[in-house]
Amino acid sequence: MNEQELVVQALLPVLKDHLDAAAIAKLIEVPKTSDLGDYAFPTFTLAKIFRQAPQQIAADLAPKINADNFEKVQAVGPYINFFLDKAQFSHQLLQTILQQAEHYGDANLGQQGQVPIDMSSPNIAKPISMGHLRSTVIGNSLANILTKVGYKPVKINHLGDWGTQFGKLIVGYKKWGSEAAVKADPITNLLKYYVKFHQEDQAHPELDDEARDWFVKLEAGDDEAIKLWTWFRKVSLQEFMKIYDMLDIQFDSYKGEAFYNDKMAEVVQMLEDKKLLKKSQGAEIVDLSAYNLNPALIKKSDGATLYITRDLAAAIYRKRTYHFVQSLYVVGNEQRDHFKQLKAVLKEMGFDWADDIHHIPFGLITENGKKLSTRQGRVILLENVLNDAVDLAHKQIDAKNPDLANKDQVANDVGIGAVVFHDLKNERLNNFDFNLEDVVRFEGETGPYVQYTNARAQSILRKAGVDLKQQTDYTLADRSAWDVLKQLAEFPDMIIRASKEYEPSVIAKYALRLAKNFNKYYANTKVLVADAEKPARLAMVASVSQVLTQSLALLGVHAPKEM
RNA sequence: GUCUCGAUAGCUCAGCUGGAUAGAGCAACGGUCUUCUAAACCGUGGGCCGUGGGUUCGAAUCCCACUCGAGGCACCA
Repeated sequence: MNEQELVVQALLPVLKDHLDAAAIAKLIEVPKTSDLGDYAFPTFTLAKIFRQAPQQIAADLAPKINADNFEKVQAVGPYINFFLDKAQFSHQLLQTILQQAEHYGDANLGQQGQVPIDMSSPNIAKPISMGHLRSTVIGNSLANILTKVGYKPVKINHLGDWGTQFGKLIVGYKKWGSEAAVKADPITNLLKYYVKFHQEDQAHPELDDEARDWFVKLEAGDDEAIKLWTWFRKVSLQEFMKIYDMLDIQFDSYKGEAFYNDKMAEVVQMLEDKKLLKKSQGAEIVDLSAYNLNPALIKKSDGATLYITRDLAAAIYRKRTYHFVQSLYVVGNEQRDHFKQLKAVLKEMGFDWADDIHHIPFGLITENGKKLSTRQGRVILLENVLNDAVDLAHKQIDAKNPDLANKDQVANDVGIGAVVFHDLKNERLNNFDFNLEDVVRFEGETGPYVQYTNARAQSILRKAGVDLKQQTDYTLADRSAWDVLKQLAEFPDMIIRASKEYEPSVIAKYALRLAKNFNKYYANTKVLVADAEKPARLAMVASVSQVLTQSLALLGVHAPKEM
């Protein structure tokens, strides 16, 4: 029986004439601070029935409640506060966590259903920016969280490896580039050509015609065009892999836009068969006015297909391939309408699984309040940010723990952990203005703070020299440990909530709160003192480390044992 | 113009399904390393929760209007 149920059962006998168990459960709340108890029952709603002041009702009812299962039951103002039995609670909780270890908090909401996650998806020949980082780390964390609750995620890197920009790129390369330069530093130089193209085409509009011609050649399978495209794609992907390795993120599929080139004709045919296509201003559209949306542009007036056509093909391909129970797209909030359109067209096509498609939007990263633009060369390169963070972590280690073993590994874990955690700690939809100092901060509400807390816990366990598995009694009635214990018990609920809201920040916030409570605890309480509760204290330290490590892992952040 | 998202301390943000004095971190100031790593802990100051209405016993939280900011609004993705 969970703790809240105990409270309901205690209240039921004195309230059964007025409220049933479900109604009582709905009213129960958790007080802000634990000196007001662990659960509280507000008496406001009873005021009308009893025609008495809520304070009076609370004072009258409290003594009538059977408090056997509690430390105490007490009326405070208009509330009846319940205090849990700390000894019993701590014993059960710590035993559970130590037994279940990394499986503590597992759930089976997903029943092994597959969930493709469209994430990261950088564009070939362009650098991975801070914006891609968001999609990448949010997608990766959601994959971890969904796995924890019983789904089978499929991480798909839907590479931007097709489109008119390749025409521009080929023109730029042929005019200003060289094989040697691309080989030496592929992305930097390819980006240079692309940016230069957009500068030059202001004054020389004929460049746009050349670019269009090259893209037409590419689509037609022209040897030179294909050769260049294949080469650009290969060297770009190699560069991307460096970053994914740094982040320790792996994908299950790299099927990008080009993969769907030969799958769009079928989609167009299906739309025609279902009589959904209409001519409008020379283009083929699906009218979505019934959904209060702009029409979906399936074919341009020149006959070429568009973004949404490709995404329709991809959605259908994923349904056929993975038989998904949900299909997620971790893509910026500015594409909200696009995904509404995508779902609407699929609905019109008669696919009821359109409802299982979820756009997971996230806020924009700006610099000085302005949107970044690759075309203008205004980008924040993720690789630089990660390298800066790792360098800074190195300096910290040299200053604070110069004798540490595995310095390089720890510097990586900490530096990259800081960047990833910073991205995940706030609600997805918040915009954030990029500020390097903020991103690589190691103090306060940061990833390294959580990592450090865990390292300290590990340090205590190393020095304890006790085998926790030999132990049977985990009773810890110490008041100062109470907030930590209660919070450890919340972990499973946090995972469920994060999975339902597709919100990694729930886990990040939880980890910060747990770290803070634990820091406070061990700053004031000596763990390694030989007394009756020492084994239980160590069990709690081990549990905290277990849960912090798990939380960080769900976010895709490593937890070094020393730092 | 229209739709979406947002507005809480100097800055960055929490505040779960409305409930007990609105909380953190950073920044500022002041304490704590012969004792489990000071990437930590403790303390001080700082807020008509954008504005105006409404619903409710009770609103930062729900509803309406307005102001301001960001983003989207068919032949880019």
